Formats: sequence, structure tokens, C-alpha cells
Amino acid sequence: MSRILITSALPYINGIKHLGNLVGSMLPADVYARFQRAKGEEVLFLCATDEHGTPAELAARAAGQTVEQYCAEQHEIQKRACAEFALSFDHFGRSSNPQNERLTQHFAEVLEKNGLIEERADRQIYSVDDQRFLPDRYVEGTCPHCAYEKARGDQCDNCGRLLDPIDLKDPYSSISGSKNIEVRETKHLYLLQSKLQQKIADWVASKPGWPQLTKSIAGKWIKEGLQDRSITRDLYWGVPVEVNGRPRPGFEAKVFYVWFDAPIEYIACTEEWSEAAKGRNWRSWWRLDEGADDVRYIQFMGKDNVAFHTVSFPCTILGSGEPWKTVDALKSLNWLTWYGGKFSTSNNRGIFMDQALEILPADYWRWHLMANAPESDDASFTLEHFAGVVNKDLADVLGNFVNRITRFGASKFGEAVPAQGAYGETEAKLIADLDVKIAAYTTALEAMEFRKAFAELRGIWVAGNEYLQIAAPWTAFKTDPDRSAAAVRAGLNLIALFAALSAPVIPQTAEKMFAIFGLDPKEAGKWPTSAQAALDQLKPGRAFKLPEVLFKKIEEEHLTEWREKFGAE
RNA sequence: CGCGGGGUGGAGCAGCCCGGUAGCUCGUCAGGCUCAUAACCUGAAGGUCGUUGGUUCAAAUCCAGCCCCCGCACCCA
Repeated sequence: MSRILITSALPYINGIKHLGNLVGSMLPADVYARFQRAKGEEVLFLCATDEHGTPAELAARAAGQTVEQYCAEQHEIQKRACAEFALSFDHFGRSSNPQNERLTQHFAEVLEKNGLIEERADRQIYSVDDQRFLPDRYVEGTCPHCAYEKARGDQCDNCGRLLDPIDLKDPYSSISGSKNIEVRETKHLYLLQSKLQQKIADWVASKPGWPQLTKSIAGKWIKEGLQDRSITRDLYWGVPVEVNGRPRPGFEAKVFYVWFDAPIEYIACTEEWSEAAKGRNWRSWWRLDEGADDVRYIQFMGKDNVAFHTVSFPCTILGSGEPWKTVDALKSLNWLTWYGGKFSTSNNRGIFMDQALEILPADYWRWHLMANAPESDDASFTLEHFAGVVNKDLADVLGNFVNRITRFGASKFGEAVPAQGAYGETEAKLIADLDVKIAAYTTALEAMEFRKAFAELRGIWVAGNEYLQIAAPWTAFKTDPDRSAAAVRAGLNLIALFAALSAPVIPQTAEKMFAIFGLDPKEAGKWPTSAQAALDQLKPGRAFKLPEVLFKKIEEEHLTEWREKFGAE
């Protein structure tokens, strides 16, 4: 048994996440965590809300709440949505918790001690009426190039040019609309990443087996040369900038930049988890000098996050000079698009986690998202494709398999596993076939190649249907009831096998499948290694209950309704 | 302009890294079966792999140019 630390990229606090966010990090991480647990590994699976920054402040204001209230509320909402999606976090933390505050300040302190932090002066736009410095995109004005009147401080949407907000004519705050704008000088702390160039390059080079996407993104940043970056912001909501427990002079109204403290929450979250129960030691997961050297650490994230996890966060950790655990394997996913366009939280485009569950149970979504995960390229989510996949894979192939064999068995031999008959050549071929397929499936999951893995799993389900077609217990029953009974016994055992194999991706359904036989998911859910053993798992005579239909089909009328509801084109 | 990803039968993808006459799922058509959620099983039709040129006995797979799509780049997250 080994120890595996798994983290998912932290969902930002401003509102419930859409399906693209879900499949980008949290869901694949969950599938992988469940798989590793089933194999008997000691898994610590963590996630948290990323709460600091301007958007949280603005969203809170829009909601008429203090940012503390807003975040507390949104955290609970996201936590519940994740639970309903059966995301099996061992802990779901908050980047605004004191553990993270302490740790963030600790890292800043040691980085400064190591000569990697310095103060620099910047000129930024200040909105007097908003009483705040404005991030570039919150400043609008007239474009100095094309005279477009609603150019943003970062870029003009009309002529496409990149802008410096200081160059805008007649600038105003897009938060309040106020034109009372000044350019003020302000001090910030800079993390001298340029000094860590070699260290990071060596570190990345020491990581073999990173996926193509990951390597190319990290390689690009390193090749271009690491830039020093500002790690503080003029904001209220964040980790205060302190020195020796007191506000740093000149930084009283500043906090650490959200991207500096957010990844540190991976560690702080472990501390939160550790404090939540006795006998847990977070340091043994993170400190190489306190036992973490046997930990395998795997991070899941969308491609937008890769640079931060391969370069920025490692700068923080390696720059500290302290023996912290760094990531071993990193799975990055591309975007899921909504009919080819962007899922958008701000424009409310696409389907969000809570809405999805109002329509269908989690497993429908989990299966479709994982079996069609955006691994090699961006993938387009459409309701039509979703319906097709659900109907075919879940209802017709798996659901119908469970239904047909239980109903046939019950009608001919009663609601118990028949004892008569012996397995023969047909079963031997099935077992040989399954062994190959299970091995391929396991390998793909281990490699985090999810599309491939679930194509294999689907193939395993199909093998069940093929077997029934060949064994044809309904025909055999007329001439050789014992043969028929053996086939039913094999078919029923396949249900338990399929449940164990499917549990990482469709856990709620797997539980229903185990429940047919009154099996304990913990015990029966152990990762199958031998098809032979699996087909003898259910003892003859064991009672079973006729299950409800596992998956309902999505009808055209549902689609029509949902297209309307979600504004699908 | 720069960077990253992509362009393979009607749709969605794999193959390309380690070149040898194209694979999977859906859809379509035909057949089988009748236990089952009009489901399952089998078979068939359909592509020469964006484009131009090059390397090679041989290229979807290597090289060069071009075209098109998506994303990123500052900021935000």
C-alpha cells in the first residue's frame, strides 16, 4: 500500500461551478481517488474554495453582503453541490481559513529571508469614489488608438489592441462608473522568480512522464524566462501582509495576491483536515523530513492553471528552501465548451452543477463528462450528445444488462442465485476476455487516460451482453435448465463485477447494483483482479432483489425542454 | 505579431512520438435473437486522413510553406 495525495484545482468562490469546471479538475480527481481507494491505497483527496480577490469583493457587494458572509455562504453552497455530485473529498477547505493565512505569511517570510522578495513601486489607476485601486479590466475609457469609447484598460474590444490603462482617455471605473480617477504610486512586494529560473527548470526536467500539454505549457514559460511578479494587491479581502506578526509598513491596506495564497491552501487544507480529527498528521503528507517521502502527489487542473502549478507555485515552495513535497504527476484537461462556445459564469451560459442535478442524478453527468473528457483537445458539450451517450451507454448497455439478467433469472429460478449447473467453455472464454479487458481498463485508469479507460469499461459492459447472447439461457432453459442456471449465475455475478469496476465513475449506481445482492460496497467494491474469482463471488442461493431501472432514457421532449431552459443553440 | 491545441467516413474521437495501404463510439442499412428500458447480438455501406510541395521503396504518420478553427497572451481567475 502506498500513500497518494490528490488535489483538485480550487474552485473560485464566486458562484456555483459549471460542468466545464467540474470536468476540468474536481471530477477526474474524484474518479482517480475512488479508483486508488478501491485498489487499497491510502488516499488523501483534498479540495477547497479559493476565496480571495477582487471578484469575490465585487460579488459580495452585488449580493449586498460583507465579503466574509458572502464567502461563508458560497462555500457552503459549493460544498453541498460537490457532495451531491458524489465528489469524495476527504476535506473541503477554505483558502480564507487561518491555517492558510499563517502558512502564506510563513512562505512570504522565508522567501524574503532568502532574498527572493523585494518592494517595488508601481503606478496604478485609483478610483477615489470606489476607494480602491482598479485592476486593469475594471477601468474603461476611450481607446487612444481608435477612439472607441468603451475600451477596457487591458484591451480595446473594438480595435483589439493591448492597452495600458494609464493611456486611456476619459477613464472611468467600470465598478461604479465614477470618473474621479487618479494615477497613484503604490508599493508592492515582488517575488523574484527570475532568480529561480534554473531551479525551476531543473525541477521540471526531473519530472518525467508529464503529459504533453503540461510539458509544453511549463516549457514555454521557462523558455521565455521567468518574470518577477507582484504578489500583493491593494485590496481588503485577502491574507494581510505582515512582518513579525505586525502589518508591514506601507502595506497596511494591502493583501497577498490571491494567486500567491491559493495554492498554499493545498497545504493549509491538509492542516485543516488534520485538525478535524485525532490521529491525523498533515506534516507527514507534506514535509519530506517528516515522512512525506513515500507520498505520491497528483494534481488535477484545467489547462489555464498549469503554468501556476508547474512554475509559480513551485517557485514559492522551492524558493522557501524548506523540504516541502512537490507534485509528482499532474493531469491537465482542456476546456469543455458549451455548443462550441464558452461556458461562462458571468454570462450564465451553460449548465451549472446545481441545475444539472435538478434534471438528472449525478451519475448521468459523471459518466458522460468522464467518458468524453476534454483530454486531447477542447470538447464540445451538447445536450444532444449527452442524451445519446446516456441512452446508449448507461440505459441500453449497462442498465438493460442488469435488468434483463435479473428479470430472466427471477422468473425462471426465483430471486436467488441459482446453484445448478457448472461453468463451461462459454464462461471460460468470457473470463479470458474479461481478464484482458479489465487489465486494459486498469492500466488506462492508472495512467489517468479517462476517455480510453471508459471506452474500455463500456467494452466490458458490452462483453456482458455478448455473453448473454451466446449463452442464451432463455433457449438453454428449454432443453438444459442446469446450463441455463449456470449462465444466470454468471450473469448475476457480472453485475457485482461491473459495479466494482464502475464505482469510480458512477458510484451511486454502483451502490444500487451492490444493493441488489445486499453486498457491502466497501467489501465488494475492492478492485477486481481476477474475472474467475469475480464470477464465483456470489454464493449459490444468495437472495437478490429485482432492481428498479438503473437509468431512464432521455426523451426528445426532455431535450426540447432543456434546450429552452439552458438556451442551447 | 507571439505561444499552445486542433483540422481523419454524416457527428464525436483514436491512430501520428517508434513511417508500411485507416480504427472506435454514435448514426444509417441489412440480418439474428426474443430474457430485457422497441433493448441486445452479428454483418454491411460510407473516409485516402485541411492544403501545397519535399524526404522515402513506402506517409494520416517525418520535413517545409500555406489556409482554416479554438484557446492563451495584459488583467482577472
